[in-house]
Amino acid sequence: MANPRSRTRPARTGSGVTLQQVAEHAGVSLATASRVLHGSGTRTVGEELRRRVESAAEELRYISNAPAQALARSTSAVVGLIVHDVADPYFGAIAAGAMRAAREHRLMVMIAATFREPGLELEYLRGLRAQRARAVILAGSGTTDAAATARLAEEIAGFEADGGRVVCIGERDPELDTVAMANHAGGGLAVRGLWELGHRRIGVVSGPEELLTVSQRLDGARDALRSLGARLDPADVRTGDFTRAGGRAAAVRLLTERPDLTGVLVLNDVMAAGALAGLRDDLGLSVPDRVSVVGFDDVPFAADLRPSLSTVRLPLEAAGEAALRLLLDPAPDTPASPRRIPLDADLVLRGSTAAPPER
Amino acid sequence: MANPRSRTRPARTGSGVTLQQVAEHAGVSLATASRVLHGSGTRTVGEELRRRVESAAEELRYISNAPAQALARSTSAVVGLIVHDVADPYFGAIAAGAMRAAREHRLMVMIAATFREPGLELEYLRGLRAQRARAVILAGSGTTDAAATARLAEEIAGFEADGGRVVCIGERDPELDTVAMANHAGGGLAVRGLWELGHRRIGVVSGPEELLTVSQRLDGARDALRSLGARLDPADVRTGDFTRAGGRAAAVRLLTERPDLTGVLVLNDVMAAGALAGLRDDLGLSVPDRVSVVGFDDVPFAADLRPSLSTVRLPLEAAGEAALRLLLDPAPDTPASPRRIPLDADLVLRGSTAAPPER
DNA sequence: CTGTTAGCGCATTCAT
DNA sequence: ATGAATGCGCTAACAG
Repeated sequence: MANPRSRTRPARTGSGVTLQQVAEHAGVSLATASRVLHGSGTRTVGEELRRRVESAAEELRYISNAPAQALARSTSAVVGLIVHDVADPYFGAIAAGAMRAAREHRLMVMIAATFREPGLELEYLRGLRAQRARAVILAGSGTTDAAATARLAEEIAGFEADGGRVVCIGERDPELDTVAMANHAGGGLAVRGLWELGHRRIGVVSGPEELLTVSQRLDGARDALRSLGARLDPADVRTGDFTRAGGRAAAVRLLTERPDLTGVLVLNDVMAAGALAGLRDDLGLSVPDRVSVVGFDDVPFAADLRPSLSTVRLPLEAAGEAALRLLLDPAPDTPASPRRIPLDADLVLRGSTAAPPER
Repeated sequence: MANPRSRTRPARTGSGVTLQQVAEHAGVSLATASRVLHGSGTRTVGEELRRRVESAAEELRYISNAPAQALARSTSAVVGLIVHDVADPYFGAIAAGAMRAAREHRLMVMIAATFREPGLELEYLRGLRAQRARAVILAGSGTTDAAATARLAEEIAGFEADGGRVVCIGERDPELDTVAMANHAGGGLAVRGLWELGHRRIGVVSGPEELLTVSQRLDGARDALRSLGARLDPADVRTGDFTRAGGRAAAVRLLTERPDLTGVLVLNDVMAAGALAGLRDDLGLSVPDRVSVVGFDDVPFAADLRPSLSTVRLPLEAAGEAALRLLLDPAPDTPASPRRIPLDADLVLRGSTAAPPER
């Protein structure tokens, strides 16, 4: 594995060395060198030449030129991953899963963060098209903005027409391959969990209404409540940004204006962390004695909050992996029906939930 | 598969449209089309032609071919970012900062996670070289493994010889441009903070010894103690993985074997979260009444732990931004001295620290 | 099994 | 200001 430091010779650094040079150095043709170094499958090169090429490449410190390869074979080894925010643990987990799978397939991942700026998703998708990414994972939630959605759909169609593959994490467009997160079911699980603990006055701290993820989770909660013979009063729902600060503010408003609530479902864990802080520090309400709180996602730090956060667990890393696998799997030669990988949600009850206070 | 020319009609979708086609559609030469669409600086194209090319591109839904451009101009618009783990909030924050800056410069970010597997860093650096990334940010900590370090240095040298730029986040190699994190100083700040609160028996929950980041932080703590007239007994230090579980196990061992300790410095927040859990759940030791705990990094969830975590704050996002800026800044035509951007650390005292218990 | 040849899509001199 | 001609490094037929 060590390298024979036989320096002081012609060939300088591994710099700008081309396949052509490797071929010459090995005394073979360009084609042969290409076959042994990048040969796809058919290893039809004699033992002797193969060896010569390999050592020549090693000696010259040859490094293949991916852009050139991409140009020649019109397909690259890079996949794109578009998220809202890498610093958000939800996306961090998804990215980790996708990257782990990417590594197995020796793919490079080009990542783009929209920082929740609408329009940036489209821009990055174009950028990824320009890079000739082989596929793209749309990890962020879809939107109810029809115009934006239409433009994005058009861009996606173009990308697919070019042979690019696209998969979404979370329902977004029924036409697209998607790794379906149990958002609706999860919302229901949370509500039922609270209900079973005895809660009858349940409220929701929601995220931006235009996010599909949000509306799915909210609908799940609403439907569950209805099936339980109750209903979700719009006044028992408060909206905030999908951030810690947003969760804190919304939770404080909710409990201030609807003090009879005993159970609160917060639509994601990051917001829940803020909600816990707000209830405790701003309102002095004890969780879970006075109010029970259920989060959503089960990000890594959820169990470390105090009280530890009861939450709806989503298999985030698995989602990332599944998405990447979907990207590579059986070629879509069967453009028949878009594929869909449904992932389950579980309710994890921890310290932030308990029976409602006596009254 | 793909059929060149002899297309019956002007290509339909935005698919496979080439600059050549745009040029023809606009009735100009390839060169002119290139100048208006990708023209770097010199905008020497007549108003009329410019307009024609632009609308042709728009009409045909032209999307430039980055690999082809990279090949032709032998430089790309992608920068690489190598981290240990994207799901770790420390790297998440750095990545967010880098990506924000990348966006400003219209750069695409290719990200790679080594998942702390030694050797993978080298492999990914090669991959990034193959992609002809314009620059690479090495965000993970360096190692004391001399062999690995040497091989990496060689690879870096090759990359730079090819015109690639490299910057490290955290000291690693004095020859390289680096965004210096105040690891040593931070370790000192933490110890002094504890000392000032009255602690005289201070221990450390450390990370893998081979990580430079770890040894720097540890040295900082050790030096501060010494300057305070005390010393860090090796027996007061326990090592664990740079993970929550690692922190928990190490903290439990430390306090079990050294029960007289009243203050503990945990070398990163993720480990600290585990330490807090271990002290509380495994040993039943109250923080901060019985033991004070100080973490390192100040990741987003640090303030949400209970007790909220006192920690050494590092400007993570700023580091990511600084690294990316360093990559682009004044060309290194002055290979004189590698540049170094020092970033400060602050001690943030929260709920996990207090005066030591009376005795 | 190995060498020849013709592009892939675009940036760039070099003329005009 | 604009066009024609070259070549970037590599893959993929297509011969031998």
